[in-house]
Amino acid sequence: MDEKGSNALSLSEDEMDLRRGPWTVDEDLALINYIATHGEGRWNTLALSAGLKRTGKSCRLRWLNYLRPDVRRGNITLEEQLLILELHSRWGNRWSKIAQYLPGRTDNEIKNYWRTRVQKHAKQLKCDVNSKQFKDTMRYLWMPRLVERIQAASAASTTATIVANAPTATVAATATTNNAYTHGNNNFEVHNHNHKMGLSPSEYVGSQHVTTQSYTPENSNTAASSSDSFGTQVSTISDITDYYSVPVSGNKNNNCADYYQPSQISYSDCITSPSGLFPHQGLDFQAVEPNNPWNMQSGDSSDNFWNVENMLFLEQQLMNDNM
DNA sequence: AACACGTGCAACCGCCTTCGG
DNA sequence: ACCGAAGGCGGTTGCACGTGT
Repeated sequence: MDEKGSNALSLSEDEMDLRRGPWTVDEDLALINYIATHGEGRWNTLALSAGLKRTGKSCRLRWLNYLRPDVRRGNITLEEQLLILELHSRWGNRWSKIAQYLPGRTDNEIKNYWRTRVQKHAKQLKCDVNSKQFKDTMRYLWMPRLVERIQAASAASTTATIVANAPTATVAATATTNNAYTHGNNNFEVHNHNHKMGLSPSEYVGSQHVTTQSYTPENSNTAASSSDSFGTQVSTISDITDYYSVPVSGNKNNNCADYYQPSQISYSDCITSPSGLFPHQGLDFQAVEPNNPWNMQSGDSSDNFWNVENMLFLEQQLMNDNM
């Protein structure tokens, strides 16, 4: 029901004195308390019953995007960035669908991320975000570099863990409360070479070591069950890791031999989340690499790096296209 | 210190789909 | 089958905040 429809109660918004704009703490509490008692659904009725002078739609949005206990806040991680890029390349602006694969992230958040970060880079590169050049840049440069960064951070965290656990240091000691996850002896393995991109959201969810955050009922079971079987789970990110390669010297000509394959690791083995996939390690990519040039939240210095390399890549792209 | 500008994000808008009578 | 209510979704806007000058 749109805003007009929500006036069902046949009163105009003025007559109902409906509020707009930012929510107050009292409104938030009223909504939270009401839903805690009565559950979600029937948003217009809910708004009235809860004594909120808001449209049902507004209540729904506030709840889903902000108040829901499993909403994850904070920066989009490298893994999430990679996943967003990958899923967007497949589905376009299907934000809600993409959001299904990022537990705790809302479609609104992902949409905002895309518009503010990704489109910004496209703009800086003076190309359309939907252009072949930009897509290729993402595909052959940006995403592989994200993969590299993730791997690097993973390796760094593993090293840190080894040091922390010395002298008994078996790397497998990283498996704490989370799961049976191990790196072996730093010999990263690709658990799954099938480029299986048709995973269900639950499989995606299950492929991530999310253990410290709240869950929606529909994903909590999956997450819980998968956390014990990490190594055998289909590793979505590893699929992506496996899938993307980095062009050597920025030369792309669709010949696999010209691409360097990143060291093959299980993506799920290195995936993390801001809310603490490796809480015992306190790993935070942005903390580990504050100047990470591929960290799109890291400011102008990253933009410079990004621009130089991508401009070269784009030029190469254009040259190839003209041949 | 004051202003301008850019950025990020919460919230809104309007269209489309689904549901139920 | 039809119709209105409700929900869902993608696009857009407006504002708070940070940064640069």
